[in-house]
Amino acid sequence: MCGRYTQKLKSDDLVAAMSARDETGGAIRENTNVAPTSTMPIVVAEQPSDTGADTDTDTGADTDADTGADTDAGADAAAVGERVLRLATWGLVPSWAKDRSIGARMINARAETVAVKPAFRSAYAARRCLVPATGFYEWFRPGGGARRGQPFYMYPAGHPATGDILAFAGLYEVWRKGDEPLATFTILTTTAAEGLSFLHDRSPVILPVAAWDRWIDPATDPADLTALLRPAPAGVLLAHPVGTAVGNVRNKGAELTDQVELDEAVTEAIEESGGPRATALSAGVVIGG
DNA sequence: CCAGACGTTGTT
DNA sequence: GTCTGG
DNA sequence: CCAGACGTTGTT
DNA sequence: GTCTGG
Repeated sequence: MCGRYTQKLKSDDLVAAMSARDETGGAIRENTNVAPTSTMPIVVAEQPSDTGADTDTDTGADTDADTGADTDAGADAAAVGERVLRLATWGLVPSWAKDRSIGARMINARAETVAVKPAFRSAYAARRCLVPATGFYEWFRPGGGARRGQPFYMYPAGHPATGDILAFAGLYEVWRKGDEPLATFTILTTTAAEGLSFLHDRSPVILPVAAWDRWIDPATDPADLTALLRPAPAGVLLAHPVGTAVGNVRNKGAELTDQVELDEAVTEAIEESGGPRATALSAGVVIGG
C-alpha cells in the first residue's frame, strides 16, 4: 500500500526532476510526512482546454513556451502534452460524491481493478497523473501481533530508471459540488516488489521515466496501460528503519527519514517472517531483488 | 422500481 | 453518474 | 498510513 | 472495535 510518503525537493528541483511547468503558484514545499488529505503537487498532461486560452491548431512544433511571453491572454499557452505540475489533495473524491469526506477512503486504487471500479474508472480512462515523491513509508507489524508498527522508509537507490525522484502512478478528479472546484488524487497499488513483501503484500506503482508520458497521455490505448502497472523492478529502492515519530502526521522534521537502530524483538520478528537479516537492514537493504 | 453504495488495507 | 441488492 | 475520537445538553 | 481527520 502507500499511505504516507515524502517530497523532499524544493520547487526548482522538482520542476527539473519532472521536466514539468509549475502551475502551483509557487506552492511546492519540502514535506517529509505527506499524509492523506495533504495538498501536494501532481503532474498531468497539458490538455487543449486546460489553459482556457485560444486553442493552438499546430500540434507540437511549438516548444518555446518560455519565450516571447507578454501580458496578452493566452500568451503562455503550453504545447499539448507538456507536463504540468498542479496542486491536488490526496484522497480521490469522485465527481458524483455528495461531500468530500469520501476522499479519506480513496487514497489508493488497486491496479488490478481500477479500470472497472465505479469510483475510479472514469479517472482511469481520462485523468491519469504522476505523483512525485522522494520516498515512502511502510509499517512492519509482526503477523497479527503488536499494536504499534515499526516504520520503514523506502527511497530511490539511484537506479537509472528513476534517478532521485519516484513517480507513483496516480489518478485525479475535479469535484465541483463545493464552493470551489476541488482537485484530488489517488495512488495505484499493485503486488509488492519481491524484497518488500516482508512489510506488505502491496506496493505503490512506480513508473520509470520512459513510461511517464504514456501514462498521463489521455489518448494512450488502455491496452497499453496495463503493462505499466507492475511492481518496482529490482534495484530501484533501498529501505531502512526509521523512528516511530513519523506515525504522527503533525511531525514534519527532516529527521523523520533518518535511520534508527532496530529493536531486538522487531529484528527477530522480521527474520521470522522471511524478511532481511539484521545486518542487511542496518546497511539499508536493497528492495526488489 | 427505489435506496444505497461507490474503497483499500489488514485481520480472522 | 451508474451499478447492486432488495 | 497512524492518531484520536467515539456524545449531548447547557452554559460561558 | 471502528470511523474520521490529518
